[in-house]
Amino acid sequence: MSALQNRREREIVEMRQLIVDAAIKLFMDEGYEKVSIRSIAQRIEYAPGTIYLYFKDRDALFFAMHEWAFTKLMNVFEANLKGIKNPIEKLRAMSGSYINFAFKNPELYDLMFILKEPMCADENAENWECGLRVYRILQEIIDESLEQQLLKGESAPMISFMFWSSLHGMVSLHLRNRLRMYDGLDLENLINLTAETILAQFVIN
Amino acid sequence: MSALQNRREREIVEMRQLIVDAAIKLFMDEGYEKVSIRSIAQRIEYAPGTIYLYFKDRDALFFAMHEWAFTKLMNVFEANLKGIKNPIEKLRAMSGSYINFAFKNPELYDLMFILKEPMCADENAENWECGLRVYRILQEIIDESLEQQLLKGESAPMISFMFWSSLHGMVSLHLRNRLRMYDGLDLENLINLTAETILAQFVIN
DNA sequence: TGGAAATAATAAACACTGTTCAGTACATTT
DNA sequence: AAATGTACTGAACAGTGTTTATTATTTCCA
Repeated sequence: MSALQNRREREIVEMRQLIVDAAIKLFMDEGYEKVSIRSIAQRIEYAPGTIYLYFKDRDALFFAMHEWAFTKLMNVFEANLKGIKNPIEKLRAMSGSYINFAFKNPELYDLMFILKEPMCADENAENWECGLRVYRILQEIIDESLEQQLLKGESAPMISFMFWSSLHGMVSLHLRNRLRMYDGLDLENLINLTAETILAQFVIN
Repeated sequence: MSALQNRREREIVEMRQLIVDAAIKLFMDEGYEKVSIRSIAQRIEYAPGTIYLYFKDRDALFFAMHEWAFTKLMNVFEANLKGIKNPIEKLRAMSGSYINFAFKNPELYDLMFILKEPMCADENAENWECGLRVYRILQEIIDESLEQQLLKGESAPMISFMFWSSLHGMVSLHLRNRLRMYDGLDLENLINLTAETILAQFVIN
């Protein structure tokens, strides 16, 4: 490979990152509706067509944004789980981090778990490594808990699914404004308490 | 009120229903993306602008569609809970119906619990009676269960929240294609089993 | 019953959207 | 210096939600 090809390859990565960064900034600052190819292009001072030289379509760009968001959640987990030995405590820390992340970054949560766009990028039908990496952390903690007989149940995949789905259910109903019957309550607190209530039923004392 | 005003009032209701029916048919047959003001207008053979004489905007129309979907779910519940006396059995029947409804009518589920549009219709900020009605059924069953000491816990609202969120979490992750790690599995079955696993932990034998 | 007032419906326009593609202008190579 | 290759552009296409002046119809009242 020539030096030029090498440099060009770097430039492509940089350009893709420039686009993704601009899109995420727009997304977090102004919201989903304001993220258009034209608004992104304007922000990075390129013509709209240029974006299509680096991403197949809008969905592929959203997939890249969604990958970026996953690494951010990953960092939060790593920071908050560091040093915790007891797997049940790890589970608690993970729940709290997950819920807090969703409340602090509702748009990113949307991108990762609710929006259709990222999962329509067919070029990435296989490449869902980012989501799997986060999932694997959860499953390993559940595995550990089962091995040490700290948790009821047998199937680690099912228990992982259960905990994750519960958290996602509560968070996403809130983000989509479907919890009006709990208006006036501190929802982040309610969600944390409810998560703890579920966990408590599965913990072996 | 004059006879004309009376008739006109009926006509408005009928026209609104005509629009909502066309929109839902389009939505269920061709999917979310194909539901545009113009495509609805074409289906009912009116000009696009006419729709705005009956709905403030697109979101208000989606709210009406979302109300229609709720009455449909309501009917399913009434049919499937009829005759069941034991509140725990009622809970089981409700879970199964909810999950089955979501798998049979993914678009309607989207409308009711995932899409942003219906909850942006500010004219209906108060009017969320349809959602509340379904929620009340769940809460009454939980109340009953607690009174008869068939279920652990104290707070009926929290337990209702927990069960509902768990179901929604599992269903919506599936509908949004976020469960690729469970590819190959029968997801409706997995969700039913998981729901049963959660319930089992809270039932007092 | 005929003319005036009211109003339901329309078509066109506005400002957007994602996406494509012929053409330009610049960088690299020979 | 001329020829090649290509990153980028910007206009165009087909669509979107929404508004509004105009038309066509219906209702009302003299």
